[in-house]
Amino acid sequence: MTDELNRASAEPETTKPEETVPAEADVVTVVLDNVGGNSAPGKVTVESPPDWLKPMEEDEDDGGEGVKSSERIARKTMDDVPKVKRRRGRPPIARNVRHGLTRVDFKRGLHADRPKPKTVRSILERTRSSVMPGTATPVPEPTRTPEVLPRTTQSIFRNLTSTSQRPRLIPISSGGGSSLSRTHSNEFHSPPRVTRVSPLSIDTSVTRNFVHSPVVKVGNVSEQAVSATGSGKNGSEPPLRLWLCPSLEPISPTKTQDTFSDQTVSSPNYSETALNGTVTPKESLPLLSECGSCGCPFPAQKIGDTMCYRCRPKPEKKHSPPNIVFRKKQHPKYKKILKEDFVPDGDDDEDDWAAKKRNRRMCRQCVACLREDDCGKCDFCMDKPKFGGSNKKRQKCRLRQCKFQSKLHGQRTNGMRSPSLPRRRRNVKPKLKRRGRPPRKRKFRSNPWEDDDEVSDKDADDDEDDLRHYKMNGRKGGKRKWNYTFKEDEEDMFVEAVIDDDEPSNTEEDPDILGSERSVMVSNEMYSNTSGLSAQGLYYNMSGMPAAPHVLGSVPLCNSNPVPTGELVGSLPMGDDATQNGFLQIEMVRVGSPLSHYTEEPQNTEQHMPEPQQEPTPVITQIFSLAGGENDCDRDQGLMELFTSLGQTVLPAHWVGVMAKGPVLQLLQCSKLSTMADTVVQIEKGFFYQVSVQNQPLLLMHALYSRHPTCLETVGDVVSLLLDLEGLGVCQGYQNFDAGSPWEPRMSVRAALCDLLVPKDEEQCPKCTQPVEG
DNA sequence: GCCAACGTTGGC
DNA sequence: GCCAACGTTGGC
Repeated sequence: MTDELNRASAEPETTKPEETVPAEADVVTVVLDNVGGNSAPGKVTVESPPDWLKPMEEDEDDGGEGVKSSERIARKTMDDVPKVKRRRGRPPIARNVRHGLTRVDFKRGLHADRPKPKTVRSILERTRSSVMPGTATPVPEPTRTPEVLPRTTQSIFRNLTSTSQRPRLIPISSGGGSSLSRTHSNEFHSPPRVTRVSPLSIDTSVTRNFVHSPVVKVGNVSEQAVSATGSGKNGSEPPLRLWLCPSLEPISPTKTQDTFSDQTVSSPNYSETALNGTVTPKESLPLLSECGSCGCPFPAQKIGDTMCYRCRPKPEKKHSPPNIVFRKKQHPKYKKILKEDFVPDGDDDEDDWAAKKRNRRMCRQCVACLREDDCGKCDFCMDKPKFGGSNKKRQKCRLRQCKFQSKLHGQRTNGMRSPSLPRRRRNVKPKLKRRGRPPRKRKFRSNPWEDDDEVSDKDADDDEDDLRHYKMNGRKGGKRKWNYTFKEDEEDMFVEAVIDDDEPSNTEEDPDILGSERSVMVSNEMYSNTSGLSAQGLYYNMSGMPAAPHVLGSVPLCNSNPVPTGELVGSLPMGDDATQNGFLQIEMVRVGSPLSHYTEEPQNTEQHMPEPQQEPTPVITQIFSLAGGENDCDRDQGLMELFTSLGQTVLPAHWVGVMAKGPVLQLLQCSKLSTMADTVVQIEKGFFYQVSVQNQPLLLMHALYSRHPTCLETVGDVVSLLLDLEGLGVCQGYQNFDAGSPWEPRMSVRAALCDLLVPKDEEQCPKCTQPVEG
């Protein structure tokens, strides 16, 4: 980079290829040489150079006169130093930068490293000898010296000032025009102004070119400039610069010019600096017209674009949005910011980019990012050679995947979780790796659950978790994403529905978050009952949950019993969503077999997995829709009141009241252990009620009805009915031997008029005891 | 759209 | 040269 920078800086100056080439150190030396020796330059300079040099030369002259190299050097170095900072194009590698800086002895104003100077000198000498040996050009170069320095941005600024000086010089030089090359170089001096940007290099000639160069050049500018400078400093170079500069300037110039009155301000600065920094900016404007070293007064900026170039450059940067170049420069700023997080710096955009790229997947703050060690258990770890893997996946340990930035997380939480566990992909080629547990549960898969792919462990790592979490993700109506998590406790299994607004992974993954989220937990037992429910939504009362006020009445419905068995656990903060609709919508929640399915998941914690009790019957399968509809036209005042009352009452164990569309107040036995597990009491408008068992209506002729009022208008009536039900059981029907093959399971059948419910001590109703065939 | 596989790159 | 792991690609 340093080289590039140097080159870049040099470029503007490049008009004098060789001369410009010299780095600061070179410049210094050159200056000395010039001062001390070449009268020729002096001659030249006298006319053109003087103008040129005035700003710069003044110093130089001083140095020359004083001939105190140290002083000169110091001055130059001063100039140089600033220049050093300028960054253009791509910043040199940090190393280079360092070197550049290290080279400079700020105290003395000298470069520790002389290597370049030597080269520079040689170059300069060459140029002198070959081109205009004595020409003042060498002096201007000192200005160039800044080029060397460009390393730091600050230097850039300084350079700017210096550049301002240069500009003047340039014009003069051009006037001197002993050699075109010089003029260019002089022009380059103007670049000094430009120093920040390449534009400085631009000269009048440049201005001419402006038009075309802009876009293309922009891209090329920095780079080419570098190359150019590096390569040679021949007449060819000037064009490059011009070319380059134009690109930069063109935009600004034209644009800036118009607007520039403002910009002129900036330009003034240059002029000022040029003048020695003494000139006031605005005053400088007029002065600046002189700056036109290009030949035009600085004010000309407005008028004369030529002048403007110099001046323009700065303004352009500001104004010209279009130019990429500007952006580049600015990038550094951004870089800095970014770098804070990432890499120190000293690098170019590219470096930054690389760094960014590299860090794209890490927030560096989350637990995962902070984790240093691989778990050695996840699939990615297993894939690693160090863990005996084949290195096909080549991914970071699951536990180290950033929770926020990682693709894995981002993709789908599912991915995350499952990942750790090999995908259940069915036919996935069994990779050796999978120590994990083979996917079993397929059988269950037959269930609707199957589709829900996403099952995953919450955090595989957490061995702590006693609970196993199985999650499912689902999207509802495109709105919110619900994540269903099955938690298995030693005793209970729960289904947790989490509303995932959009935070894909986060919620899922962070248990904490989950905790905070509004969630509804329901024991699977609860579901067992639901079989009787119609598929439609239900307004479900969960104990502990404040029922949606509007719907339910502001009374928190409780099942009364603080959940004896814990069937329902409503940990529902009724947050936003819930509140909005008044109810949580739980849709398509099916419980039962799923547990088994998910058992797979527990990746690492497998051992923990207590065999999920296989339930003879798929426990759950229901669709609960807490709410949904807000208003419910369906709502019936009386039912609602009853519903509310029920919520405040202690119902027989595990009975829960639910409001469903219809409106229908449903009473469910949530305990699968209850003989009434499959029984549902539905109370409709007018409090007429009906009992259904396993989705079949209890015939009105059933004795149960006779024992209770036709309408269940009060809580007492309801409770009475429920208690009565608790004394009953479901008729087991009779075995149908008709069916054929011996190996087929014998199916129980009910008589057409089966009572469905029979006293607990009886297995069958009379009708099933003596079934009437046909 | 997801995922396995792998080329590639930065860091050491 | 090795390792880690990011980003991309093709298959499904």
